[in-house]
Amino acid sequence: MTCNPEFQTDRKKEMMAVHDAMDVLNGKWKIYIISSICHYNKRRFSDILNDVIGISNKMLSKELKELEVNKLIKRTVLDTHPVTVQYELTKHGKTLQTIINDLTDWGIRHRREITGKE
Amino acid sequence: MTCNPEFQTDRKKEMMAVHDAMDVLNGKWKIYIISSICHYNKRRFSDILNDVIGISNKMLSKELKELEVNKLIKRTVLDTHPVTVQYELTKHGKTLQTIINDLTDWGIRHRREITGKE
DNA sequence: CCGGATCCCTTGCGATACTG
DNA sequence: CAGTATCGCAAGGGATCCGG
Repeated sequence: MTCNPEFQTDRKKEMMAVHDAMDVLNGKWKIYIISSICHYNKRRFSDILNDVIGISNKMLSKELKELEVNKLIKRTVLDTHPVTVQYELTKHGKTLQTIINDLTDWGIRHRREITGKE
Repeated sequence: MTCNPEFQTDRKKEMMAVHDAMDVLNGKWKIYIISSICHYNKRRFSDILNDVIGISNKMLSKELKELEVNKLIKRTVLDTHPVTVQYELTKHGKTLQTIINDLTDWGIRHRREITGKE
């Protein structure tokens, strides 16, 4: 197997990239939050709170903020009384959809692999 | 937006599937371990220990075992002195490659998105 | 309605030392 | 060489309450 320096740095770059991606998705609820917003296109805080079963407002708030920092979602404060806040995927956020779909498909196949043979 | 029961259960199934997939990849080192084995095809314990910078033998042992339980890798004890152990991806484990590649590509684009514009 | 602040428990993970 | 056992810290995350 090759072992030259270039190969090493290439693999390091790959590792970094995967790490970047995983970092964004990291957190117990992030994918579910994205999935909720994505499905409804636009979604309010309290609605997501209902969609994602089991999440607390603290965690929802925290992970939404992280997603916003990573430019995956856009946060809009609506001028209502009382104030409501709307979230939607950015263009960049939408590029995650295929990833999530692939993960879903793989998860289904994986479950079959594990449960179907033992 | 639709709200019928079927749609609800469909989404729950999706959520479960994503959760299954994420569960398998969960752990600080798992992707790097897979990546190492995958690249070399077959790889020994101590070699992976060197490939994955920073990992301890305890964590390597633990995550390898989890990967084996999930049937992503196959563990083979070689009849040498002292004993060495070889790991390789199963057929099922290899189906993760495309996922990891996609994650890599997305990570690169994401980094550009974040650093390139602010 | 949307979140921030606090408290507390659980889990993940690192360091180190030890065994077949 | 390939793990296992023990300890201990630090981060993650739940429950609850508070404020704009």
